Amino acid sequence: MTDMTTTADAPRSPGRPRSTRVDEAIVEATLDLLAEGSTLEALSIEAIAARAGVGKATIYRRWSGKEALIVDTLRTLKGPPPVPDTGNVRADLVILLSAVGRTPDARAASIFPCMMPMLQRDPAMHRLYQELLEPRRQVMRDVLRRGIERGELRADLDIELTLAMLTAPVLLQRLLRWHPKLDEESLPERVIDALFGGIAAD
Amino acid sequence: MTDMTTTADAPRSPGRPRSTRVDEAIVEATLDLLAEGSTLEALSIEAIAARAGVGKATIYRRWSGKEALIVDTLRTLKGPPPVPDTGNVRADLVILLSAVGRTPDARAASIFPCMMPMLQRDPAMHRLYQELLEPRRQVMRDVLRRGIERGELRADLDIELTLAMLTAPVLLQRLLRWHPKLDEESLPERVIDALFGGIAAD
Amino acid sequence: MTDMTTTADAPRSPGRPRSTRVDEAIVEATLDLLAEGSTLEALSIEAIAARAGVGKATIYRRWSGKEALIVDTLRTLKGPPPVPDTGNVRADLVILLSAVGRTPDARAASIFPCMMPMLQRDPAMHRLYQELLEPRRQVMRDVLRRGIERGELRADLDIELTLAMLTAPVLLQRLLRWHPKLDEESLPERVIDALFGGIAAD
Amino acid sequence: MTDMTTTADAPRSPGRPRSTRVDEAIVEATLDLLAEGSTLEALSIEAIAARAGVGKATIYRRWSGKEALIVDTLRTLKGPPPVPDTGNVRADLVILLSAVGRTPDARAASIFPCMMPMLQRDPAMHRLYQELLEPRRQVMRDVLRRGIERGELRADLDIELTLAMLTAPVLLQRLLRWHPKLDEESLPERVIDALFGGIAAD
DNA sequence: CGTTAATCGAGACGGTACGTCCTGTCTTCGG
DNA sequence: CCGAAGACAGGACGTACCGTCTCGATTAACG
Repeated sequence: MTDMTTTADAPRSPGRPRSTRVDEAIVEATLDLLAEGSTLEALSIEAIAARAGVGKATIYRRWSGKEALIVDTLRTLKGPPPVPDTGNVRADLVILLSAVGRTPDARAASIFPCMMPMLQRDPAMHRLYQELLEPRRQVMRDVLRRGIERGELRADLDIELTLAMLTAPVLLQRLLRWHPKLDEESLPERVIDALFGGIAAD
Repeated sequence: MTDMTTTADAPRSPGRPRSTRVDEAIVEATLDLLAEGSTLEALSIEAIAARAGVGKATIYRRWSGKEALIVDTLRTLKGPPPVPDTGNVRADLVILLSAVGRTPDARAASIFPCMMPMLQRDPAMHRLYQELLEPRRQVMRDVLRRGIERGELRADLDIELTLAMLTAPVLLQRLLRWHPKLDEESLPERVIDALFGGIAAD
Repeated sequence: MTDMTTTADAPRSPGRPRSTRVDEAIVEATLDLLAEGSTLEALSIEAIAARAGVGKATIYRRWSGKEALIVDTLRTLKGPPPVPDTGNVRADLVILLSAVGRTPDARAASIFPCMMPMLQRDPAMHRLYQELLEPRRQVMRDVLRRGIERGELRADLDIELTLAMLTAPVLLQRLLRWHPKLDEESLPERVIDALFGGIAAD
Repeated sequence: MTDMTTTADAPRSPGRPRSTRVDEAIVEATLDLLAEGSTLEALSIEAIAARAGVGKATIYRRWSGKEALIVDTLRTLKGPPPVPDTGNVRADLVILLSAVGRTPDARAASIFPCMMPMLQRDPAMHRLYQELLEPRRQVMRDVLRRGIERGELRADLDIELTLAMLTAPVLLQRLLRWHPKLDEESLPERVIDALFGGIAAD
């Protein structure tokens, strides 16, 4: 939750505490409805409340609106990123790229595209989304850095650019079947090889 | 327009013909509102009608709904793709990539992200979008093919993969400022060089 | 094309005209619900809309809120006041007082008390209510005046005071069964006689 | 209060006793809000609780709802009725009628109209209200009876009818400014004289 | 003197209704 | 037949209260 009272020192706010079961019920209901094929437009707070067996006010008490709820739902779903360290850059990257645009809970797959319109408009949303991505980027940076240290990659490799070039095609393909002729499954390996065919040292 | 009666050969239906000025006014109003920062959710038919000085029914007579109107607006804006032939692959690709995610009318920039949710859900929308992209992809394929013929690129180059790897990072960066540390302007050149540093023939 | 030739003889506003059937349905639904025993508090716009088979907006388009709707409903029910002229003051007054606090439609009986809280607070409501009463008061003034002219009543009779003294006990008794020991039916005659026993000219 | 633990004989229930300060604070808050112009509809338990600095449950522990609270508040305010005995009917009645529709605490003036809707619907409420009025009626009956004994009034005077005819106009005028042309202040005397001009013996 | 039990403020909870806004359809009139 | 205007049924919005329910913290009298 965005502003839950988690600070241990706090003397505990007065009044009845918020129910964590309710939190879960709301997020579950949201995912269910998304999975049933609603657009973000069609996904109504009213429907979520009904499905979760919860009053609307209980939702608005926790989130400022549909957008915030979606982002938080996503954060809940995105567990910690995989942290591969096979000793081989290629293998590590394959693992990471295979996780791009995916969540443990399959119902959440369709959330990403729904977020894009709001990412563009709402700076706060954009910040939240970056927060969500940053840990994953950091893992990939570490993998690349280790590759450089081991001499598998050029020392002058532009890490940020590499991140973008590896991730972007896989993500777009997964989310939108962007390029009709590309096979989604084999894409990570092919992207890596295409790029590293030229970047790999010696 | 989806079903405009402009073709001269048609037997010409009786009654007052549809005004093309109205068509333009509606598209213009749509773009204005998008430019003013509305989400697709917030962008209402009612607002478009009011802004265009047009009755709601006049819009529904032309398009089936918000989505159809958006797609058509986009089609109107996307002029023909640039067809560069400088004799040099790199120069040609820089021109093409610079046009990725861009339209003659700057107001339309924010339409792409708005479309993504519907691309994912609505197969018809997806097909329309692919139609829109295909001509641009074809141009890029031709550029690459010429590069191969001229010996600038390897003969065994995977053209479709290359398309995706060049286009995806630029598009995501333009639409969503996906990667905070990448400069949007220089990105096309850097993407090309990173990829071709390894792909270019000897 | 955009501007219409204004101020023609036609008072007719543009667009689809409001349906009178809808007006009736709303008033009917309101009366039904009141008759079913709802307090004004409990009488919800939402329930009225549902009962009338009408959208809430359709109600708000016509009335500013519950209060205005109630007053208008009342106005609809209160037909024109009886205009008795039997040639005898007492007989005329009995007729008028028998109509006090009553409506052609029995369902409306409970509206009066519901209005009192708002009459006191809202000046606009108060004005509306006085408008509603004024025609009835005028009729009674005329009756009294004719009584004076015919010599049945003193020439120095305070007409306004007489109005109040005749009407108030009957109204309160009808609406609230104010005085448990008074018979509602015979009250008009007794009130008149009590007052006129002292006021009638010798 | 409906069930306060103030009676000394009671076996005294265990646990913390209810605070009388809280009772007062709640009634005070209620009067304040009524005085500030809230309708009974608008007068919310939540607002009363907030104003009184009290939890909502603390109110519901004492009263079953808004209505019960209002009635109890009224009972608190209505002190004992004046018991005049000047030796003159007219003077006694002027004193009594001047007190009609009035309370020691001016803020309570607006409660009467608020009660009317519930008087009509809820028999229990109606009974409570009659209990509240009865002592005042009894005082007026005594006054009238003494007037008859002293020969100031006819022996065959209908006491109940006289009560109603004197009280009703003054009450309606005070609560609702029923009759716009009547002066509220002089009304008691004029009502008495109009009625007694005809009723007084010889 | 600590236990016990009902109190207190606070505020979360499932609901209902509010009054607004938009959707997609429909009438009306005038061009 | 087109087009502007706008009414219509329906449904979601986000807010405000309802009456009930936890919470931790008081606050007596009883043991």
